Amino acid sequence: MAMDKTFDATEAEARLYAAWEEAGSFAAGANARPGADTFSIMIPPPNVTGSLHMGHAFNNTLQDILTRWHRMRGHDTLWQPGQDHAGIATQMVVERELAKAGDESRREMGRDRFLEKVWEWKQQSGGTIINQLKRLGASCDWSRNAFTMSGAPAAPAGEDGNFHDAVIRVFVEMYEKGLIYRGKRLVNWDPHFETAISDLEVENVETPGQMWHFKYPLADGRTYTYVERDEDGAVVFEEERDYISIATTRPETMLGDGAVAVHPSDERYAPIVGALCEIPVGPKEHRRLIPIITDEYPDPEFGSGAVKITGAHDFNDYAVAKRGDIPCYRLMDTAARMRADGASYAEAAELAVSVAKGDRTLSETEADAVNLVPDDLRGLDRFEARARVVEQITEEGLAVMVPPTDPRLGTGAPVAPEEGGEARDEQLVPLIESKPIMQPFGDRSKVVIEPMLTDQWFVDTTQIVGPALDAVRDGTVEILPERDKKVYFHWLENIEPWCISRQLWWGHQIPVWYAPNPAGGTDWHHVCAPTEAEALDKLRVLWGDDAEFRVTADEGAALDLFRAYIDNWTDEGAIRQAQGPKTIPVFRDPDVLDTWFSSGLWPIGTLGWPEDTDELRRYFPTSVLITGFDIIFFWVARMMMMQYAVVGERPFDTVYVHALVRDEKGKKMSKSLGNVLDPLDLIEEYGADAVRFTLSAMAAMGRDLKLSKDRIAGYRNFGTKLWNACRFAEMNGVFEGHRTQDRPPRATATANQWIIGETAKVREEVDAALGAFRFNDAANALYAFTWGIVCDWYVEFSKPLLDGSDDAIAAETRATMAWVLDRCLLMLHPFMPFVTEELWGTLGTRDTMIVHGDWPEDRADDCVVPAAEREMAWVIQLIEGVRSARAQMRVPNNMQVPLLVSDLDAEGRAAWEANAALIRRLARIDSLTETETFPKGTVTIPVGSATFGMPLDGIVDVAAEMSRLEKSHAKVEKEVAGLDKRLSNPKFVESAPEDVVADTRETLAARREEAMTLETALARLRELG
RNA sequence: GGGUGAUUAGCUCAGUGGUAGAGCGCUUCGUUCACAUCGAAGAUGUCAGAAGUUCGAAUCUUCUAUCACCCA
Repeated sequence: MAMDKTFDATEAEARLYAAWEEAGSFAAGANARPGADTFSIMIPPPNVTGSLHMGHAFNNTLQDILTRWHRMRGHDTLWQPGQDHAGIATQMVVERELAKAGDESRREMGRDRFLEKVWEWKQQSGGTIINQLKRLGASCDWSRNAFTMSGAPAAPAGEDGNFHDAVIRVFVEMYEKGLIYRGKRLVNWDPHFETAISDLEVENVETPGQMWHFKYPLADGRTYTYVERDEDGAVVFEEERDYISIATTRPETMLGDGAVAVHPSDERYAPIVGALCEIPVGPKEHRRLIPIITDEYPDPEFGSGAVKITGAHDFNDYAVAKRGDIPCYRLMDTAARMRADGASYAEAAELAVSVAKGDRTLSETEADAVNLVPDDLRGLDRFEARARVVEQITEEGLAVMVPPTDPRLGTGAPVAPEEGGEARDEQLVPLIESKPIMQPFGDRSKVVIEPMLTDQWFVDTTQIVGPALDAVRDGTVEILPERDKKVYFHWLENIEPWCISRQLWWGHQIPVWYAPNPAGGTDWHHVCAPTEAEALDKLRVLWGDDAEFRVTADEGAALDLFRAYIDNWTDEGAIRQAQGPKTIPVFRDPDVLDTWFSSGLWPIGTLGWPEDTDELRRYFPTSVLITGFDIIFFWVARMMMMQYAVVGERPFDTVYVHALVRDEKGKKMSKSLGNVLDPLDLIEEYGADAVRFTLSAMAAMGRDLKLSKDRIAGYRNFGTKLWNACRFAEMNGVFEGHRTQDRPPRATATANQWIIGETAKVREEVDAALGAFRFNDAANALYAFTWGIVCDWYVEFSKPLLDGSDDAIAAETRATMAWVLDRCLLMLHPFMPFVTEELWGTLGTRDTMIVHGDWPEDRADDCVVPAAEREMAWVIQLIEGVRSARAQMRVPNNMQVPLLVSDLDAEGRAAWEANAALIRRLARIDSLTETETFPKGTVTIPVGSATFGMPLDGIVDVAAEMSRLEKSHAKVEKEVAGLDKRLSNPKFVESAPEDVVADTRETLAARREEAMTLETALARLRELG
């Protein structure tokens, strides 16, 4: 049956993938030889809400190439797939679905029912990306598909697994080792989702903003002389001031200021350091006073050089506040509205002032309880509050005023009279600079992130960072490319505590239970345990065996229960003496763990830890992690820390960090730009093989790749080329009765010997490239070999051999071609799994599918025949010379021409004789005649020491031939001159390596010979001309 | 502001010290029996600029310019 002219990817891909799955081809250990090395690779788990984008396609193509390559080599291979539960994203998706369906909201239905809905959604839609990865050809062991929420308490049937237990166990163990603690720290707070989020989930975007300048009056009517000096110390400005000037982009946070800071070296403010100043907002009678302090943080060059310090709402300020022991006053609630809780502003302000004056101190909790939002601003949205604050300050005359022509006012400012503007009254306006500011946005919610002081759980990363750093420093773990090590080190060397709690419902609930403290006090006592029963046991130790606990839904319910019989629960005596049944309320921490905390356990969790499974012993530590640069610290570094902290072992040997896929203009693909290329669309249009090959051919280490459809089409054509080479072979009976051969056939024909050697050479090249993660080198080597050598030359060479009269040679050529094409298919399989599998199955008799084919091990040393290599190089040079001359002399394509030759040496003669048939066919030569002298109108073609000539008298244009030869001659002469110059430099001969010198000499000799031939030819033409 | 990287053919990019390559595009020619998703031939470069190290620099060093990304 004749093959089609092209490969029908659409039809074949699903069929072939199904066949692989049916046969269990991707199962862990499939195709492994006894005692083989193991190779394991963990998929970076895509979000369960995710769908395949170009980054996934790239990342997984690379993983699949390595996986298929190792599997074919007979290694015990595992590619472990799975998804992570993506707390915030999934919760968002499900909430949106509920809203769309007109269902109750999350809060209305409550935690348990909402989680049921999430699981329902997961079971219905959570497999999207799996099917998309299959479209790409990913050869994961899907039977082992993992999920970071598997085995969670509410998980429905079919969602069992070890992950929940693993996560909880790690939390408890780390807690018990003192690696996890609860504390109040500044975190990125998403006011829309009302949860802490990680740095990764924050996008800093430059947005047009404004900077207001306000006066903070000095307390008690104090004044000082404000002096500005130029570089030489000369006074350029001097005035008496009763205030300090502050610039801010967020006036609403002034309400929570704890101090004003200036740089210790800033002489302008030296006279007032230590003094108190007034926050110029809030009711006049309760103005708060705050101290002026020094800190290294303020930049004297920026703004006025003085910075207001709002520890509870800014990361830099928080650090200053910590250093200077400045209280942090939280101003907003979880939705970023101005707080409306607690005592009146009058009381709060009074308290704050006594703190500022040093009359009393506040604990963190006490400070947090103080609500310094003036009564009229309470409950307002933060942006509304901003407007009101600005308005109030300006009304009071405490905004810094400037002439309307001040350049800082921006483009809207009128032109000064001296610059051609109209003269006007000396009316001053508030200084409001318009300038771009970097603002943090939630990547999911798109609202402005608020730094917020909240109670959270933290991993004390400084305690576990050591081994993670050492492993990369000493080479136990390799990070490629080299430069990404710097990113890794930089982040880990400056590591911050890791906030692992999230105020979400979808996730692993923190295994901590709270109960009143029998010793009294305002804070709950907490215990950490894997289960509620064990937590209660621990509480029983504290409360006595007879204590009766009741686990309540939340903190509120616990308080209600407790207050029902104890008025003052912070008083130890009251607790101890309580009458009646001692029902102790207990509630579980409502928060869940950061998704990254569970993904941090991915390498061991997917292999069944904490059980001591066979897979864990076989595949851990894993071989390679392939991931994007954007999560080096968020995921790679955390896996390193956690694997060492939990099992004391590296998670992987090598981390290969790949770059970003961009659009053809180099822009990051983003939905808002509309430049997204959907890999599934591309697979539809060009086939998965073309998409994969494009990505691998462009995967130069550490470089972003700009993807264009033209490029993909080019590689689709490559698949067609391969297909048609096989089609040609098939039509010539090459695969009739063919069985896969391990060893190359014994070849006598030079062309056959040559191609066998070339095949072995490319095999070594591909293995070396893949071993070094140089995917582009491997792909390009295979492309150049398959198209440029096999199709362009070998297939052409084979034609006269197959058609010839020598049956033995024809048979040998068929065997060689079958072997070579098999090699192409095998080596291309990791890159283009579908078309190679299809061809493999179509041609010849096979013991296994190519997915389990034996990866070639041919060695160039065994296969290359140097004489054949030289001979074919000579043949190719001759053919190209003739073709080039013909084209330039405009010899009609279908015209057979005679060929003359002089100075043919023995080797050349042998080469001609052995390959006459194919030279004649490919160069369209009808005869070869040896001669001493070329007749008039002969075109000259130098090949080695011989000079070939095409007598084209009457056809040839002498002038054209002259210019053709002159051009070649000039080029050769230029080369000769360069080489000669080099060789005549004694220092070159002394210092360059021997082989380089020898090579140079050889090249020079050859070029000289060629130049002479050309000179002779030119001289002859001149005589005739 | 700090860090990292880039700048090579018209475009997109390879190229870790030995005198520059690929794909696409472009020009010319070609439907004969694998393939027009093809074949043959061809043109195109001060390797961003300057200085240095070296027998020799696209490659190493320094500076400059421009761009990109990450972090503040």
